[in-house]
Amino acid sequence: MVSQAEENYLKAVFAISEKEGKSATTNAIAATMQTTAASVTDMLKRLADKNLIAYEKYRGVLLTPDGRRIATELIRKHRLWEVFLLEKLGFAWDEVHELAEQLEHVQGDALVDRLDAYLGYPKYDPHGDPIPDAQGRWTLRQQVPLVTLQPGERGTVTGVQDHSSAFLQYLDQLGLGLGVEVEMLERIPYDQSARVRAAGKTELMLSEKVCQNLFVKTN
Amino acid sequence: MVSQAEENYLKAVFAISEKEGKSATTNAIAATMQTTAASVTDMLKRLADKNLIAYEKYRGVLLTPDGRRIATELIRKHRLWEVFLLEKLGFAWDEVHELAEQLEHVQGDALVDRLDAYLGYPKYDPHGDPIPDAQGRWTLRQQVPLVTLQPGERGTVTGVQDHSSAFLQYLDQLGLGLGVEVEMLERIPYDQSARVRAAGKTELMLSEKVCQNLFVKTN
DNA sequence: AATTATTTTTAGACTAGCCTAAAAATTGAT
DNA sequence: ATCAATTTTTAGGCTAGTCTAAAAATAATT
Ligand SMILES: [Mn+2]
Ligand SMILES: [Mn+2]
Ligand SMILES: [Mn+2]
Ligand SMILES: [Mn+2]
Repeated sequence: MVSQAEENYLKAVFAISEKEGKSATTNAIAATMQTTAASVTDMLKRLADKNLIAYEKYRGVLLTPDGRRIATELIRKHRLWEVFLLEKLGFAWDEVHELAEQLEHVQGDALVDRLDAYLGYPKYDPHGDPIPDAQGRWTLRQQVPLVTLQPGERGTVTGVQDHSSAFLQYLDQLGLGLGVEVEMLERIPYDQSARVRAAGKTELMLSEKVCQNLFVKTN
Repeated sequence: MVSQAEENYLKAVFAISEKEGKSATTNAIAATMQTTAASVTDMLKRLADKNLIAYEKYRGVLLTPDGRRIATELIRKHRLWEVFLLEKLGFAWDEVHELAEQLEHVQGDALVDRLDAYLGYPKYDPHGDPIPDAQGRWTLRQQVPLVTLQPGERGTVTGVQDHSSAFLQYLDQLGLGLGVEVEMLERIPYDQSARVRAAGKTELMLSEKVCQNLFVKTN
């Protein structure tokens, strides 16, 4: 049995370490979980006892195969529920994450698989993040931050780096959602902001911060 | 804040006391929750401190208005999720309860109301139990145990008393689901079993136990 | 290399929720 | 009314998970 708290820690370790294959530090986990380093050390011992992480004092941690499987299933559930909340219940993309944080802990293999089928086996969640399949396989995507596009280059919005409500609502306001075509028109050297054409017509001024947090697939 | 454990206790008190308006005893709650009387007493003190129950030592408990509201919302969520699992995900009526026990604890007013709308504001759950509306109002139904029907009388199956998998699966096997028309043909004095016509054609022999656990609305 | 700064772990304490065993209160039976 | 049976509460202890403060280990600087 794995508790909800344990699941959340595994997810945090996955998010931190799986990016680069490097181990997750106590402080990094504490920051992600919004808790203290002492609480993290406590939990790391428990997770190591259960063989869900490889832990050496002062050396950070990595997931074991079991730990990685649990984290992957949790992410799968989280993102499927996000799709459900958006597609079926009509929530906005900035409202689904908090609810999915709760729904991801509901246990039941049949539930996940039936939900997956009901949603049509989606490969990406409302933020463009990939959804692992029932075997834990990921469908990764070629995407780059908008900031890397040269003037004249075009792309399609495929995801966000920042998942905050503030950012997502601002994108809504700008008319920038997943699937929208964008063309880089000009980079302003003074502040690294960008002039961009969206959906073939609207012309927008985007700050460097926005351009760093928006992923596009180049056409 | 009300924990999941507290919510479950309130639901148990509701189930026991709201039936007759009489107070729920420590032992009755312990039996429902499958725990010890000592644990119940512990929790009753906490719930009384939060003004969710009226508790006098050795005298049993009743819900306060706040407690009743929380219990009602929990039942509403539970039964709406059961409808979702059956109608949308295709689970059988004997599979939905366990999952709903988990889903009922997901917090979010908007979630419940959107789910309700998505399901078309159902008034009854897959077992025929009433679903309170957003204002906590119940749509009660005239129904009696099948055992009370006299030979020649007809009715429509509207619910079950026993929610166990064993009973529900047996009903499936007999072709007795919600909405099926039944006619009492004969009561056997020897063992109180009954000969019943189902859906206008099939003739069934039902034990007294089955007849007590099946609710019908007389036509 | 020695010292300082940072990170991590340990020590000790707290709450929620559960348990068993014993004591107290209530109910039922003579 | 008294005694016995039952129900309920209390007492004490356990685990999971959290915290703060202090100690220990590691990393960075001089
Ligand atoms: Mn999310
Ligand atoms: Mn997401
Ligand atoms: Mn149920
Ligand atoms: Mn039900």
